[in-house]
Amino acid sequence: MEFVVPLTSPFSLEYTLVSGQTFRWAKRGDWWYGVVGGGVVKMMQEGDVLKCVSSSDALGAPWVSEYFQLDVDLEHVLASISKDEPITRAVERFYGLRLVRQDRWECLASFALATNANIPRIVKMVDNVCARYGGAIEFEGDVYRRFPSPQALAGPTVSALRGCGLGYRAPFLKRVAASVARGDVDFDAVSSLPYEEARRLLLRELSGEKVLLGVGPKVADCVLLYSCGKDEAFPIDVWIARAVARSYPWLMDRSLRARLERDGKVKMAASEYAKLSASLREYFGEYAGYAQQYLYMAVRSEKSATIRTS
DNA sequence: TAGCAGGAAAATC
DNA sequence: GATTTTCCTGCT
Repeated sequence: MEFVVPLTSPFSLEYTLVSGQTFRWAKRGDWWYGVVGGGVVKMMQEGDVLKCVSSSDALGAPWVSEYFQLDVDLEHVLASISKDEPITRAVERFYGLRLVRQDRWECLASFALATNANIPRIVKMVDNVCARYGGAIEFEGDVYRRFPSPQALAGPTVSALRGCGLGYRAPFLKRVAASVARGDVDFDAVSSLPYEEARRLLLRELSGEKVLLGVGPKVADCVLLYSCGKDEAFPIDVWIARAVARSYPWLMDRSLRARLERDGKVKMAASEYAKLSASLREYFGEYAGYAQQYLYMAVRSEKSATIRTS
């Protein structure tokens, strides 16, 4: 179906889709193609209008609005996180970037593959998994593959999954898929609980048993932020850690900062991650996750600018 | 709790 | 081309 979505609040499709939240969108020509919501949708932004073509009626304007969180008053959010110069600059530069609300299972599975990988690599792994285990769907004469169900990924052997180029992540994905397929992960509870409890539930700290192998604090924060509506979640990856060390040194423990400067790496103990994450949430407030996303874009673009000029 | 390995592709030299 | 790095977690 073909439709347009009028934009009544600031939105940048481009910034949102290149900000590393999602792995199943690709730009061809002027259009962004996404395999999302059980189908395929392509869209193009023209000023304050989003032109869309989708494979089914289910992928209509209400779906788009929910996925891109178009009802969120972004100006209010951005005003609330603009606490200082560095974040204000990032907000001005990437104005219109929004957090998406993606499928919870897909988000969990995708980020379980994200350890020790960069974004192009993650995209490739996810593509391989979808190509092999995802259902086919036709759109404008091309065949796309949906993200596989938990059952579809719980079934194959670890070595079969390894064939998708997952490496040591293959058993993680299988275990996570099996947990979700069994119904061990109560996504609705995670979504409805406050951040701290939701995080504990996802990490299975309550039962004391690690069910979701491959899901640590960083991945949990990504899932909470990108799919469970926890806007205060602040995933800390290596880039964000560097940005924080430089722009917000007072929020980071001296010892962690020293290690970061010396090694350029962030091997954070769970307790260190928790502490840093808590101070960032306290500093940026209830929309800390938006601050994280804007800072991430800023530090990444800085990096690519350096590459071009050196 | 601290240290370390992990598979493979991208980034960097 | 070789080497280093990579949106980290689990195990010892």
